[in-house]
Amino acid sequence: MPAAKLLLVEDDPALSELLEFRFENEGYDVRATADGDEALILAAEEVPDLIILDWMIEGTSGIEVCRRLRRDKTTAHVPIIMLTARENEDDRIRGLDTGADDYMTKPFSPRELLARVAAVMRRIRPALAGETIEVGDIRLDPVGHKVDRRNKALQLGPTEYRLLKFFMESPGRVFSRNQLLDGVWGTGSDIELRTVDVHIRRLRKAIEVEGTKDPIRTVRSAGYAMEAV
Amino acid sequence: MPAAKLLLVEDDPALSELLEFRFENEGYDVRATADGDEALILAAEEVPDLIILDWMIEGTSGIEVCRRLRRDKTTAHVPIIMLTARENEDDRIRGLDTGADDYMTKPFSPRELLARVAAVMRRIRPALAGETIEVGDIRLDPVGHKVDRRNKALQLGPTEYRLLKFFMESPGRVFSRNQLLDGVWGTGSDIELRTVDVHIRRLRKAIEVEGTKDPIRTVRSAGYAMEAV
DNA sequence: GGGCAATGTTACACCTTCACGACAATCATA
DNA sequence: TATGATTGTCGTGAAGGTGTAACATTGCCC
Repeated sequence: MPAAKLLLVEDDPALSELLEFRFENEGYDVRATADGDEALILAAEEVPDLIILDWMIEGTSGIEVCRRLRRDKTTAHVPIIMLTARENEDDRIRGLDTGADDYMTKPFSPRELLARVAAVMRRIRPALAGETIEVGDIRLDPVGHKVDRRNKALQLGPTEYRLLKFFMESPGRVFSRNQLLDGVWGTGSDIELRTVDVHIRRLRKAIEVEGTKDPIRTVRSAGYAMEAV
Repeated sequence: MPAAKLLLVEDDPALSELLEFRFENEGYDVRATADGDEALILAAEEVPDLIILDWMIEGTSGIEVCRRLRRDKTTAHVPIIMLTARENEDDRIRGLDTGADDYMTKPFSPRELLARVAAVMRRIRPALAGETIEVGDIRLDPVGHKVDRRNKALQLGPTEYRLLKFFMESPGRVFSRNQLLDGVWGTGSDIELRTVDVHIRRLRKAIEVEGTKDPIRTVRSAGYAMEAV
């Protein structure tokens, strides 16, 4: 099960360890580093779902890390929560200017940080927050890996499940085959474009229930989308 | 039910007594002391489930107590809520850096402290020590380390027991093999992923009772989950 | 309707994942 | 120390999932 990936950039070992523990306890997949340059490398290696970034860190400064993350296309969209020391208002202003989504001033309660992270997750990708998604008459429970339609349990293979989940996270949106390959199979997968068609077909068959319509729309020469039926 | 154990470290006798009363009233098992060194001894004697720690106490200072608790392996994981005087922001910074989980500034309402303690308890121990858990027809008594199904006592090995308990604390939830290793074997255990399969099989066999269905669901390429059958 | 490109469908060989049995090492206990 | 229970690892085979090509069908533009 793909847990939400967090990148924690904090150079106080005690705080870093505490937060890492708390977040892992909540089911997040956490990577931590104290160094700005290493943070950029980690973010490039495996794009996280959210970044928690301390402003005062060794190596490249927080503000610079933030700027570079925003410049790189693969990480430009990743939400950033920054941690600023005390009431340094200048930092906050520059931080938000640079592209941070939210900030917390030290000292903060870990509980509050957890809450904000959860809020961001719900906003960005509901499934990552463990919430069941509903599109039309189809319901997907990411925690239990279960899908049902009209209260009838569906049986999906792993790829079919991932594909359906990907669609349900952005209902109505059209995805090209390349976008689907990136999102479902992972960036850098070396797979024939047409293979997507086959999995679409398999998914369609798997979510077929007596008396329902096919929720997957083919958009000719563009890709596929899922509609609320 | 064997109550959750609280350690209260507070040197204002009036406040200490008030809190002790309130918490005992809520069913907690409270130990109180006004002295930092004694707190460390008490914590070592019997590891509490949560520590409420005033920052300004006699003997060893709050910050030092916190640090030592975190250093000792047996108490490193115990959540700490610290009580600080309103004005002293530096303390809060150092406190959270040192490893406290949460803080409350004096004066605070006892009701709010109770709420936070309850929240921490729910997070740390979903099946609070003593509460027998029931999932479907399986009943687990954590005090007596006993498990039965349809009133028939089951015989489990230690690992099978921990694994079952882990599942029963979050019924329906799918866990990856890595999550199971972390949760059941402990973080940093150096064990083959596939070993989990074997223990799943042993657990399945151990909880097999004539005329019942297997409550453990295999989720291909994701992990395992336990269902209420 | 003809021609063309895009998509639907099927079949199949290949690969991954999991259940199961066996076994040696370790631990607990008498 | 001896005995039995427990534990971690490996190999094997079966079940199921995956990617690809080949062929059928559909939609579109003229």
